[in-house]
Amino acid sequence: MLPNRYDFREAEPRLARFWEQKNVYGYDPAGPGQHFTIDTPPPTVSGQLHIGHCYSYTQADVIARYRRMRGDHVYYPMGFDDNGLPTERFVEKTIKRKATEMGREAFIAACLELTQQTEDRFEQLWRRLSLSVDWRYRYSSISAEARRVAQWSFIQLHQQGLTYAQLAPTLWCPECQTAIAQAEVNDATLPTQFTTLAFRLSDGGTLPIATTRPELLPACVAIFVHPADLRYKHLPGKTASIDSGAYIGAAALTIPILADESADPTKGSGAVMCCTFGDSTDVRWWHTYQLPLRAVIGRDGRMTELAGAYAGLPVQEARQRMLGYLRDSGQILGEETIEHDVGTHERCGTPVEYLHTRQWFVRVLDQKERLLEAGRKIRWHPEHMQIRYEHWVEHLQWDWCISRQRYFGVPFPGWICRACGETTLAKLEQLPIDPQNTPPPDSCACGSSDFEPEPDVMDTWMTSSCSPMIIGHWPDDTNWFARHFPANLRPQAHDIIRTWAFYTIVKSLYHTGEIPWREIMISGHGLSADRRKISKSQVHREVGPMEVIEKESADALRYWATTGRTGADSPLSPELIANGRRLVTKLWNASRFAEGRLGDFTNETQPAELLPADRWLLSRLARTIVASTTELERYEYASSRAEVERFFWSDLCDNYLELAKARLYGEAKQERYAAQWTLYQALLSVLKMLAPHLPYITEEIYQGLFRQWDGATSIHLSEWPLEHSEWIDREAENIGEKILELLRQVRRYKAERGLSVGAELKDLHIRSGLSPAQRAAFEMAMVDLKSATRARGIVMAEADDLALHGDELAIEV
RNA sequence: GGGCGCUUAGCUCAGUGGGAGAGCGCUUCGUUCACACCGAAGAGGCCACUGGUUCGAGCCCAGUAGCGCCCACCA
Repeated sequence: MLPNRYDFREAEPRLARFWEQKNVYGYDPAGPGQHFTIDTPPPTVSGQLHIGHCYSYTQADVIARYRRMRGDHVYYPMGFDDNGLPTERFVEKTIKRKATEMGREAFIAACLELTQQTEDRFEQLWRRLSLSVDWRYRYSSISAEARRVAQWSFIQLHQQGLTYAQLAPTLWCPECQTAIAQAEVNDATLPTQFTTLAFRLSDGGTLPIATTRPELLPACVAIFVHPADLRYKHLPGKTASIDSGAYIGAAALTIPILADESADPTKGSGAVMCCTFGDSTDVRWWHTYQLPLRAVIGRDGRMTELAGAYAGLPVQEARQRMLGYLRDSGQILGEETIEHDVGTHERCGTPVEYLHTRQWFVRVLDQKERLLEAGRKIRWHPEHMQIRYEHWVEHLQWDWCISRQRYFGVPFPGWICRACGETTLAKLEQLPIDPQNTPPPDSCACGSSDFEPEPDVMDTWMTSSCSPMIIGHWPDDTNWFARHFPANLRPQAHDIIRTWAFYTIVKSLYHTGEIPWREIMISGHGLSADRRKISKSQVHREVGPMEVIEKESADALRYWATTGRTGADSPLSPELIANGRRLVTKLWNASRFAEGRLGDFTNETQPAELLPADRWLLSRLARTIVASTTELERYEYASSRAEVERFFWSDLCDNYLELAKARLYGEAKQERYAAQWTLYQALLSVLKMLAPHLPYITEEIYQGLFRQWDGATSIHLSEWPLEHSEWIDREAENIGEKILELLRQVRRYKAERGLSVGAELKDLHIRSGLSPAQRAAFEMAMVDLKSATRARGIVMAEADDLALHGDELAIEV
């Protein structure tokens, strides 16, 4: 017996245990038929999971559950991305100690311990939210298996000539003190001092040059003007100088003036400093014109010895001191404050620099066409998200920098020969290894065996971009790999198209020549109620997902998470969560009613004769099943659910149950059975179609009521409703519409008189323009019409026979 | 500067060529034996703006404006 009230606080944890015990989400690799592999996003272990995570992960889970009910063997593993900068910063913050203070080994040990604990908590939340993951396949990007894959990937790429180490200007975060990739740079608009400096020309004239980075003066190696700029046509080939107060033993530095098309006459004064390095144009000029290197900023973001008097100062302070000197020495022509876009490190917000360092790169710039083509072979949902990928690839300017001067990451599996500088790589059998404590397998090709281990670790994306290969057990289990690669689906959010999606496509293409997944479903962000990204919102940082689940139920939270258009952002909405709870309650109550009326139901065969209301509801149901299924096939989970909700709330509850109530309570066995059977089909189908969204309430009702007839261990292993095109019946829908119209008129009549909906009516006269066949159908529906209208008698009146007496009601249909 | 998305009822949003919709909120009514976490009846929109295509446009095309996101060599 279903109890009067559904207590989610008791039921949800109980059902979660039930699923675990029955291994409901267990993946059977040997199962017959179709398999469906989901390349799950491993969440970054860098703090707590928030509501935004629940938003996108629920969306993927709906698809996983749907595929499972369609009969697929769903391989739905879960990973955690638990190395790299974000994790390091998280650990440093939690244990309140800096990696640099602790030493490499102690810090790594602390990372391993804390990430393990955190991941266990993550898993608990995911289970409570009811992600239908098979947890036996949980992986972590710092695990031995993942390190082995990442290192082997690097070695393979290196052998194919797709990686290279290079001493060159690279994007650098002075706060994190590591190289970073182009994808990790975000723009930030900051107020900046925009200063016009007075350079002295050798003929005694003045050359104005505007800059936002006066502290780079000691690194100024050239001045550029546009070759067609009439103001400066005479200058290329000459020199200019300025006294920055920085140089030891010299009053000023003499700088050559060059001409280049990239100098924009409309910006600043039209003449521009080229410093090593202020921006990527500087880097390009430096390459093109073979300019000298004057590195005035060190790895720690402080000025180097080359900055003379400013050595040791942080960039900002050096800038102020420099400006002070320039003002005092009368070398400033103008100053203003402008809003200025600056590239910053996405992890810490620090403005990035370009530092000349040795880094490893993966080639992407010379492979753009292949990468674009791969993107086009993948089906993107929604489609327009593919454009973001295309633009990112088209606009790439740097090869992928994969080395990081950090601690907690996958080490480069190699050793640098001290004699010749070449790198010797490890062998597959050795992996994973840490070259710090393992010697190289052979001596160097040059004959030397004097090595130093590669000092760096890899960008964490170098590992996570292997996720389809990690879950595909590459390279060791070729059988498994063949069956799980490419994956069917990659679900992920739109902010990491340029990183995770892009890098995964790179890896897949380079290693296998194939796309990593056939389809990609891009989710939006769950935003805080103030429409900000939750990770950045103060308001919702305190509202943890577990808190919401305990207060509102996991089903209700999932309801909110799957309400928007695929790919759209949605602010956290108490109203939608409340709607979810209302739906849960309504499902419960409707099912309790059904339980009471299905006492003698047998589910044996379709009744010989269905009444008009039955045929109408079944036709509506069949259309709802088609619509709901079609929407899910195109990954529009929200409109899929909206179809079902509309059918359930309006057609089934508000209308059909009212019509069929008398029969369901009545004695006439055949009529009752027809209604029971219809109700059974409709409610069971509704529950199944809502099961991917609301796994708890639907399971509770299934176990308590429907399992006795439907027979699956769990609703989540039951069969998705069949499309039943034979139920679609236009004529039945027409009759149904007429019946509903009549019902509406009766309801309005009662509402206008303040009568209760259940108030009895004496006689109901219906005047109709019905065909004989429709009239016959109406006659058949009399029992239901009386039930819903509470009319004692219903008369099908002739055209002009509408005289009324007392509370008789005449209605035209 | 470029791209993408959005702009529909007070709020949140669905609606890709023919009837302008849902939920919440609002008004009025109704304790009917599944459900007051309910039901019924209502009020409320020149579908951002301007042109165009079409027999017909919220929907297609061109442009304008505002908002959001992404990207850009950020002197």
